[in-house]
Amino acid sequence: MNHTSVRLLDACERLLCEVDCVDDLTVRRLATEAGVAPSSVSYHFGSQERLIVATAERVYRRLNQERMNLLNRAVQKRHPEPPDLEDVIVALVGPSVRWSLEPTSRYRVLAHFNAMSQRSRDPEIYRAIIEGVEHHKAFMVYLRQLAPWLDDAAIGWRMSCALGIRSQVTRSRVRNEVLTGHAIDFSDPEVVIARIVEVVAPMFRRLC
Amino acid sequence: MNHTSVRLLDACERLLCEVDCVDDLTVRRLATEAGVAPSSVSYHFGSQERLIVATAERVYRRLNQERMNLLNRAVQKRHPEPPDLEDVIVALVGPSVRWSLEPTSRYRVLAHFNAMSQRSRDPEIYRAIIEGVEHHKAFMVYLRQLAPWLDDAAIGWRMSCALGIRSQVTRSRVRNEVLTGHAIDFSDPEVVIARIVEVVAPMFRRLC
DNA sequence: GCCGGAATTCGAACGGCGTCCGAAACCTGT
DNA sequence: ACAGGTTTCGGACGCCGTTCGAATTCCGGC
Repeated sequence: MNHTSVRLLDACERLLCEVDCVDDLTVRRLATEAGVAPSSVSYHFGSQERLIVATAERVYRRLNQERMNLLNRAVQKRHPEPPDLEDVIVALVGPSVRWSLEPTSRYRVLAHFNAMSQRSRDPEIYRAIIEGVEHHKAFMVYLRQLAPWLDDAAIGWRMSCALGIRSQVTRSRVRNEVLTGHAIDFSDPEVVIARIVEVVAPMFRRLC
Repeated sequence: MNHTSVRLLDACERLLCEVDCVDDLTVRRLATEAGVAPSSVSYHFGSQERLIVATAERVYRRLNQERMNLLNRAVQKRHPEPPDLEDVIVALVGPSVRWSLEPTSRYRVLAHFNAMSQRSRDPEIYRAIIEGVEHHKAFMVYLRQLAPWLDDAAIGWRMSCALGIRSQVTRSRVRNEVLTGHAIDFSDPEVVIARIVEVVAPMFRRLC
């Protein structure tokens, strides 16, 4: 990978964390930060948008790595028994929640990426990442063990629900605070994660 | 309200449903569609962004009206007993789900609005709508009756979760289809609503 | 060690964007 | 009929992402 490409990726990652609005990330500002010419963005990545996607992809890899580490640790803890349901849910939603509340994390890159993917002229650019659910399959294996009375569709649906709830806390913090009358501390990741487990875990428990 | 303002709101609502990306809605195209000068947008609304917000506000009023109608009907059905939990959940999430899957609805206006609110230079413009939860209070009254063992924070938190799940199906349909192995028909609103009720209703039922 | 073609870098230029601004047109109360 | 405020208009401005041709750098084969 080219020297200039790396400089651009690094500059893009840094700037995406600084700006409030992705429109404030102009190709000229990017070029200045990276110490290269503005046209280098188009030359190396095709467009500014693709550079941002490539940047987000790099960050996603780290986030998913953290998820997999937590999942593997949960599995080893109980092996050869199935892992604890709570640990699996924490591995799935925990990293996003913690990163989103950690000011020095690179989560803002992913937040901007998500916002962009929803209003792009060319959604194809985002498909690979948005629809990339390979590493979710690892979670499905264990969730199926834990709730064998659910079929695959029901497991996948409940995972979608868990991710939707996760998105709700990472995206709409103020709104959640208003709805709960400020009685829940949404700035504390462990509180939020515990609350998510509280509603998600029963989805995988047998009805009675 | 001014003649030109109304023409702009109508044109904006129409165009927002047509375009795939909100950047395709230019002030010049808007002006042409409305039959007025481009500068009218700034004159009457302050900026193009504020015009879109005003347009979305109008559509939101209709959506929330539909929600309230469904809620009132559910309440009258059982009055003076509390309404059915399922009916309350359907009133809360049903209209969004149905609109998002109905091609001739104005839901795309709200989809674009949500995408914009997440990447704006000036989030203040959106606060009134995003944080406007007054009509949610009406739902809380009945949910509290149905689950008196939950405190207000727990009720609000579960409503947030329900709305998060709702957003997941209106925003990430393809992703959900992949996660569930295409075994759930996410194009049928009644199927989706039933699935949401299936996971949300237990949140308000007593543990056992 | 150098030479020629490919890869890279650069700055200028282009078309399109949202907004601003001064002049014209249009109302409306006297 | 006219004066004053409101509305409408089109042109101008600054900024945007991208394109393009020229200049520079790189590198394998002689």
